[in-house]
Amino acid sequence: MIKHEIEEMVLAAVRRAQDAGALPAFAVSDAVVDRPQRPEHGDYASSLPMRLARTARMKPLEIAKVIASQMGPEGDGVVAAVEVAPPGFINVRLSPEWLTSQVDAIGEQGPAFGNVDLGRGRKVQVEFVSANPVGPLHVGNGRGLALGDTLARVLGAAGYEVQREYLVNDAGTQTATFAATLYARYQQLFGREVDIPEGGYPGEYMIDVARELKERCGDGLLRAEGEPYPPEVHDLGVEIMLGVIKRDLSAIGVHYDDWFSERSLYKTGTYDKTMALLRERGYVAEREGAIWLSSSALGEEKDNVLVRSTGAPTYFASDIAYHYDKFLIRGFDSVINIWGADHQGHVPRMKAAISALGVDPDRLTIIIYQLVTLKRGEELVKLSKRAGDIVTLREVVAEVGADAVRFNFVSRAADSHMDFDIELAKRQSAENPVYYVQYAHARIAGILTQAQERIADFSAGDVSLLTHEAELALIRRMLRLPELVETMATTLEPHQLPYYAMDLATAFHDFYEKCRVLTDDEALSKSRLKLVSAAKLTLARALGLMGMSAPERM
RNA sequence: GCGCUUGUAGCUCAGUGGAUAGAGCGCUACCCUGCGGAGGUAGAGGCCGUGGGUUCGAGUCCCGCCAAGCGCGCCA
Repeated sequence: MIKHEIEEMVLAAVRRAQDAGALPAFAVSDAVVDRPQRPEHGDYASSLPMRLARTARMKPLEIAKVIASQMGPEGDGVVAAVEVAPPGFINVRLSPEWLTSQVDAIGEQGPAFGNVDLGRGRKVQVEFVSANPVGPLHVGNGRGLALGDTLARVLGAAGYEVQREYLVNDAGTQTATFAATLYARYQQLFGREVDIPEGGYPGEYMIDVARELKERCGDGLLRAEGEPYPPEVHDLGVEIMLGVIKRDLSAIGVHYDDWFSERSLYKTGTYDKTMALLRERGYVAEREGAIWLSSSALGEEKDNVLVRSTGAPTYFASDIAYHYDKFLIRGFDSVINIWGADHQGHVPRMKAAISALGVDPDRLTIIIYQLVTLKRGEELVKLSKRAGDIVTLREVVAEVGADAVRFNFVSRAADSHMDFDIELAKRQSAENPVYYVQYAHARIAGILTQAQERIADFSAGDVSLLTHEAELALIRRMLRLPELVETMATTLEPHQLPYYAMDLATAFHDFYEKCRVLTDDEALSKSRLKLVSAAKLTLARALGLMGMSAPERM
């Protein structure tokens, strides 16, 4: 990657300067290279001299001059100029020849352009959303979906072996309440006068689930009035609900590699093994009739209950067993859990539990995203399955479109407290920036289709004919993609991707206005066809990393 | 009360300690005999919540204050 090459050049220049006695001897590990905001400052800039000023006891500008003098263009054809600017920047400008040669390089990489080898095949799991199977996905889940799926795609591009997982909470009290509600609705379908249980799920969708249950089983699940529901109500209900969730997921284009049943932890003995390990390592204590994890021995404020005095394990115990499975059975090198901010309190004790298992807690990363505040115009919409007022993800996707929903959610940093105005989203669906990016892709597709009639084969196009400033600007923009993938995979923050896609589309539209691709000049046409093909690839890749379509026509 | 997160343009939000703080939407004025106008050009609009501190340099780091969201269960 060119950025790393520049960094190496700066560091090598520092070492040469030190060998020559022009700089005092000290270790430098970071060249502090970034992309300047203004084009007149070059393609890359290092602010290292300012950082060295104190230790070197020299003026930053002097240091910059010394370093720059050691890294002048050496005929490698990559760097056109190295300039020094006050108060102590080293600005590096890439040569047009090298830039244009990258058009061919991108073309050769094809759909793999943008990939980097940061992960080296390490196994990483991304678990996200994992909403309890007690209702359809709501709009808020969309944020976790967009974040998790995009992150998984980015990590894949960064060379990790990625698995997307959905944990199905089918063992807790929530699905039990769900089943009780479902049984009430089911009985109502047979004319029985039964109330929705206290704390149940009054949403209308439960009637649909009950109808499906009736279709499948007829009256076979009815028990005498007042008797508890048979276990099939729970299991079939969860199954039906999962079907609904999978339908919602496919509407927004998210596919999981694995659906992990919480209940399986108890069937396969993983839960027992986990408790045995915790006991063996001395982190389990019994008191007040319950079994506790000695979290306070691991720096936590207090201990946490693993098994209630009733004998039933807590969600926390389940979750520890679940992570035992992830790390000690399935052997993921690292695990990323994406949780809503309402789970933030759970983070420290989960980390402590990982330590208690003897697993390095750094192998577990928990990303907390702030909850979405839903609005209809000025009016706040309260999301609550219990209250029955839910705005489903599915209905918003149907109104606004999956690509626009994804683009909107991905572009927000996980920490931002975002407002999602349903009215605004609907109104802006036609003016969404996503179409700006897709339009650029479709425009190129149009040009390529038209070119086929005249210039079927442009593989011999000479990229050195690309000398217009707009052409070079477009190439520069394309070259940022691998850098961005690397950054996103390191910080685990994919929200820059939509902004990059916008910038890339802008660079293309600007080129399109200033340079005509298909002209009487066949040689130039061929080289520009190469350029727009590369731009099309890059746009498609950026869109693809966000799980969005790259349409040939719109 | 304690903890986590946030406060940047009218709205929704970007902004890896660096050079003159940006985008989309909205608003104003322009640009179609041209490969797709879902496009382009120009403009208005900012004490970056607030008060201190660290630094050669702070929207960015630290502390106080104000405000908002979330969390502090033998719920999940």
